[in-house]
Amino acid sequence: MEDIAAMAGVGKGTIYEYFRSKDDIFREAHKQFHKEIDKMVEEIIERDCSPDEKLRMIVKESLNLFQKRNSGTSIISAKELTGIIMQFWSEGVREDSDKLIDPMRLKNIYRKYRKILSDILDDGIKQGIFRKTDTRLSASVIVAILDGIPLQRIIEPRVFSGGKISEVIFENIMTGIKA
Amino acid sequence: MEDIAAMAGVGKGTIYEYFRSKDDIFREAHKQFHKEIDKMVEEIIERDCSPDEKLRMIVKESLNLFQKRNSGTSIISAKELTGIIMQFWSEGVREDSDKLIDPMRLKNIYRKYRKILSDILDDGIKQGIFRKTDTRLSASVIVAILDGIPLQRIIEPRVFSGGKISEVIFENIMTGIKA
Amino acid sequence: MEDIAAMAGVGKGTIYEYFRSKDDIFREAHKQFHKEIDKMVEEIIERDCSPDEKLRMIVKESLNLFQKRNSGTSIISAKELTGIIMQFWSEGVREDSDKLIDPMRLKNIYRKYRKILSDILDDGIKQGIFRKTDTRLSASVIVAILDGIPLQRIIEPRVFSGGKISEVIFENIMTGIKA
Amino acid sequence: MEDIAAMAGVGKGTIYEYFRSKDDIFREAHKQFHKEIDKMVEEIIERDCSPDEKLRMIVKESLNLFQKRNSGTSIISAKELTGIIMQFWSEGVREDSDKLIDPMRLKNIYRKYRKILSDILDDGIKQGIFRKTDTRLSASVIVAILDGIPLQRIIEPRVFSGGKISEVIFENIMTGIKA
DNA sequence: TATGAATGAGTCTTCATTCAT
DNA sequence: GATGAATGAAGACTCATTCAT
Repeated sequence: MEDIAAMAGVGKGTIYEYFRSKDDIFREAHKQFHKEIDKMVEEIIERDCSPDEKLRMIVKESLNLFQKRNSGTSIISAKELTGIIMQFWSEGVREDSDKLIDPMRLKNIYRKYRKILSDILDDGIKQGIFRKTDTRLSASVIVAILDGIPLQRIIEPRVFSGGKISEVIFENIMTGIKA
Repeated sequence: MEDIAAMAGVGKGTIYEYFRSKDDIFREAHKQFHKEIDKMVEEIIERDCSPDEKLRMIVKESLNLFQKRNSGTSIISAKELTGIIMQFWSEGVREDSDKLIDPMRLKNIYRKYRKILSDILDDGIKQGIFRKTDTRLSASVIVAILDGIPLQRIIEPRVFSGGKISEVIFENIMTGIKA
Repeated sequence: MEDIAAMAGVGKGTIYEYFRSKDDIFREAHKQFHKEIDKMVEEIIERDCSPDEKLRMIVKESLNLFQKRNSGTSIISAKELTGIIMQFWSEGVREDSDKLIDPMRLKNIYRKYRKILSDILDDGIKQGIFRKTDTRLSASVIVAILDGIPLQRIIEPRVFSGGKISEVIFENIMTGIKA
Repeated sequence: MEDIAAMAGVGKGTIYEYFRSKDDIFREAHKQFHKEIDKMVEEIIERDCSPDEKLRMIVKESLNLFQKRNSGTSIISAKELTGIIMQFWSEGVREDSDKLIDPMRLKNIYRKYRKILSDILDDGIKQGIFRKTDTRLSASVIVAILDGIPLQRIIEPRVFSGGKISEVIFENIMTGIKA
């Protein structure tokens, strides 16, 4: 709490004027992070463009969200952010009595993302752009990729250097690897 | 430590006969978990079967590893295991001076898995089973899926119920979603 | 630490606002004790009086320092203080890697006291008050007496009761026992 | 206890076959140390020589006792021994309920040494070798010197190097510093 | 409203002691 | 008799939280 207060440039006690507890800060940060994602995703799905284009944009911007913290104003690095998000997951999954994050929250968040993606996929199938698959599970796979890639990128940034990672990922999702 | 001792059915002090510190337990658990994965993967790549078959087996068994803890002897649930693994990631990514997990360890682990998968992919391309792609990045995408799916499964097990999830994931990886 | 906190009338954690560790308290107490001695000694050597008079005063006040803790405000007894000082010695002499007290500190402290006393002796010799001796070793013997007497006094106060102990000791130092 | 067992070349549990507790070892070591002194002192007072000669021998051998541990067979250094003896003192002086060393023991020990020395002094006075003093307090001063010098010697051995320290100390005790 | 000194519950770790072999 | 694996009481220290100013 002392570190947080110092970073925020306020006194230790002041934090408690705005947050009930440290856990509350954690929860609020979690909410904030997903608000950013939501804003980004909504902005994309409202665009007037093809389903595959929407998918490409979501892949691209999702990966950017984990990264762009390097900006001048931000006080935490991409590495730190990824670590925090993993703690979000780790805590959201705990079975303790004193759950830091409401499991229902996480459940709803992932339902929403899957729904958004499966809607795009369904739309694409209707338009003949995507082939018929279990869109719900395919959406899950896409979400998994968007969760899993940032982890690897933090561990070894070089592998994912160059601006076209998201393009390759998108292509992979699109065409699979089959000959 | 008191809880761990109680679970292990020993006294608090006894743990320190076998582990230097709490962090040491954490590290050892990490090592143990990856030893299991390694054993599984190695067993598969040595089999005499086609690259796509190997890929299918790895996908299947990886997802099983996160799950099978429900067995009678195990004292932790799949949920708990997943939470712990996320802590592994979370800790492995930290920049603190007192790193719980050596970042190089995580780096090497992920390198190894990517190498194993890209070798399979290269082999498949040579055999004309897979189409030519950036096998390194494709391997990354597969790893991401195998990391990301268990998280979602913990949060909402029903979506992934039924024994054929891994088949669908495998199929997704193979053919993509393009029409 | 709990006991110390209770004696100080504060909470356990409060101590750590003022001292880094328990060892730090120990070191600080050591410093404080010698600061008191230093003050006393300096006050005496600056006085305008003969070397033998200075010596008498130092003997008298040194023995008082170990004793006067019985005053109303003090929370530790002379007995406890002596025990603590012996721990100072005991610790200062240890060869462990984690020295509680810097051996150099003790060395400098004793050098200083010997120097002060041998200066007084040298001065007295020059004035013809003291006979020519190895003043450095004689100073050591005086220091030894001032260290050793308090120990015996704690163990058996009666032997040293009466206000004139220091006078007798001073006389012993001065004239020895020879006929 | 593990260290002690290792030094003794026995198992940890074996110690408890011979000592009730760690404190018991401490007490026994204390007893042992003073048995050595006693033996030395008795051997000297039974000699057929003058009181001043006896005093000289006691001074010499007392200082040797703290030092001679450097011998090949001994497992502890002079430094360590001095530290331990200070702990003896420190503990013997404590007022805690669980006194490690019986205060009466220390009291008797010091009484005995003072008695032995004052007897020698009384004898010397009778023989006209020593001048008339308060022999009890003079004995105390001699004991103080024999306690205090080893401490200084540990802290700074060089000051006391050369074999004739005890001679100088003896001379100091005998003739004092007065001109 | 903002603060940070004070707090003590909680945590890891040590180590003297026990006891089954 | 000898052993050392097991033990848990005790202890130093941390840190989220409170509250008087």
